[in-house]
Amino acid sequence: MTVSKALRDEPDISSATKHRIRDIAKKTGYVPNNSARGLRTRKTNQFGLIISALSNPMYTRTFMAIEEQAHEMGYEIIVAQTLNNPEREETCIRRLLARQVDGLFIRPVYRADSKVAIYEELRKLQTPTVILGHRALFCNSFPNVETDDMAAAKAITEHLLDLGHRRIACLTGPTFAPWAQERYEGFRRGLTERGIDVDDKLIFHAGSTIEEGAKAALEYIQETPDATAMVAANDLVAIGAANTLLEQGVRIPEDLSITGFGNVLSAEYFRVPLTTVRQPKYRRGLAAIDAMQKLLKGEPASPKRLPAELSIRKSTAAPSG
Amino acid sequence: MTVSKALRDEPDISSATKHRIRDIAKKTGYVPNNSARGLRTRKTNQFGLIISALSNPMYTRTFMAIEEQAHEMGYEIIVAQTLNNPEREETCIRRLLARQVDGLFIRPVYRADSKVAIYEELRKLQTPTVILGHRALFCNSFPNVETDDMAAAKAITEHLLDLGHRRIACLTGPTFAPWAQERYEGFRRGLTERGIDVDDKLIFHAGSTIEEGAKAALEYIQETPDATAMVAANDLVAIGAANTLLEQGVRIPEDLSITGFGNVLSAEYFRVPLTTVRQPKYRRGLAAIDAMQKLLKGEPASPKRLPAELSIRKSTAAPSG
DNA sequence: TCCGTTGGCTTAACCGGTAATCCGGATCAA
DNA sequence: TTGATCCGGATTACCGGTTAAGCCAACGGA
Repeated sequence: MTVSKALRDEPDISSATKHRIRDIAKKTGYVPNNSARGLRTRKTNQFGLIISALSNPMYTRTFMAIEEQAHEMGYEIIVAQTLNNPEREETCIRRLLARQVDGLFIRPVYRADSKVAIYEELRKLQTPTVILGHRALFCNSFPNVETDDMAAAKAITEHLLDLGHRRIACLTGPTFAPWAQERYEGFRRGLTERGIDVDDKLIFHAGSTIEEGAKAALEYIQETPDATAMVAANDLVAIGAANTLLEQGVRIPEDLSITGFGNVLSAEYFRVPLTTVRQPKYRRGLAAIDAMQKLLKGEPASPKRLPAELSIRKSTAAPSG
Repeated sequence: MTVSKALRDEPDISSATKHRIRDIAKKTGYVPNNSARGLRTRKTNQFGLIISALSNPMYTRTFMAIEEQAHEMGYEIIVAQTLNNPEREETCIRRLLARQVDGLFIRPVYRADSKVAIYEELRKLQTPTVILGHRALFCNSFPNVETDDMAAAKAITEHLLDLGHRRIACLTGPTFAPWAQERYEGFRRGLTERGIDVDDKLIFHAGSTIEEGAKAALEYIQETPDATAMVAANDLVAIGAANTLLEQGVRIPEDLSITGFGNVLSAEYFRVPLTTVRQPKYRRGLAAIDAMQKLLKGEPASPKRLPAELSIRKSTAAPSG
């Protein structure tokens, strides 16, 4: 009826009636029903956000940026956690699609497959989708927001080389995660460009959590290696490893320099403040919203790669030997 | 039509037809439209969750628990941040109400008022609402989930007294936050029950963030006090304060013992691992969901108070003097 | 044989908005 | 004066499910 138009400020209603209707609406506390509106307009003004876990500090600032911007745009955010489980990821996506979300932000569960059914479906349905993080084969048809992990990993390796380190250990991330691959590749290039070979004995498979970092550190110690520095896949791995090493009597940075990646809150305030890579986490969220707005307008959105910079703190120093 | 009934497994459809319909539904990828369903049934299977900020580590685990349980129940979570701004809190609540959420989890923006319009409205609308944290005057008609901050604060004070501390400083939280009031009261009782008077000169108004903790620590130093221990309103305040104090050359715990509250991730891995109070954050989320389920069934839900326990780490020791 | 009952499925109203159409009266140009 | 246009507002179809009512054939008991 007329009410609807008045409240939506359409041009074919006199301002007198608009005021009258608004007064009444305010008095009675009338709020339009979003289900009905969504049903009719096929727009829900809701975004879906899918991340691995809400407790992952790597993504909270990005999430925060997205929520704030969405709020401005009049959109609401529905969250879902994949817990890094591919099946759960699929059910999450399906459920959000059933909610008719207008767009999806997804931090994918990375795996080796070059095609994943649910992502194919998203592509066919033309659901506006922005990938948070790097694109893998199965999701490279969507725009994304990533940081230049390769360059940053290379820079942090060079930082260690500049300090005089030659034997540098590496705790790698999850095998199939592109960010982990890039960071390893940056590490490798940093070394080889200075004429240093990568020693497989100094490479340890860690993962992305504190626990995995701690486990890798134990393996490292048992090898009784001669490294003077260690590069970790991310801050959490670095924290887990460094914590274990400290408990074992290793002095940081005197005996061993260690670096993280990501600049999580805990890194700055860690037992030995961590040298790490500062990722523009909030800006990553803004860029993601930006891409989403383009998709909603039907325009193409290009992948975005953001630079990251070194944050040198106390966990790195020249080798003492 | 029949499809609807078949998929919902109603009794008056033969199992043969049900199977047939389900097969077709699966093949065509049919998903029922939630807007239409919500419109008809007046149930959206969505919960609203309102917190101060997504970056606040005090609530991520609780949030995680709520999301996981809601997922099991077939509910989705819509998040909104108040950024500790009362007006923004009101608009968030209103927007979620317009979305017809079936229930609301709110970490309130605490203030002195005994009545707040939007909470009165919630009460009148009978919207199932669970308060995350302590209840203030304006929201004491809703069930809530809180920790026994008073007892825990008293216990941590007694821990310091047992170590031999007599002059204990306190960095208090936000004035109107009941959790901060309880923690201060626990601190006070801990002292007075042992016959020690609270010295106002050792009380500093901090807040709840790292920055506020750092600022309070600077004020503390300028007073050139004689305290040998310091109790902070929460972990973030403790981290901010301790970090500043360490920079100023204060040794922890040799010169000053310091305690936090909450057991945030960063507390365990802090420069000097923090003695703190371990709050059952995940269980708090489970309890909140539990209360919500009762409200949805129309049963009354009682407020829940969870115990917390001390986690003694390296930031506290006997005074050296 | 006939009527009442029941199981299995179809039909149509309804939820609360939006979008398109319709309509009466005023305005305006010919 | 008359017909065309336009403006403000009313009317109505429609979105896609759920729900209640309706329908029909088969079956059973009297």
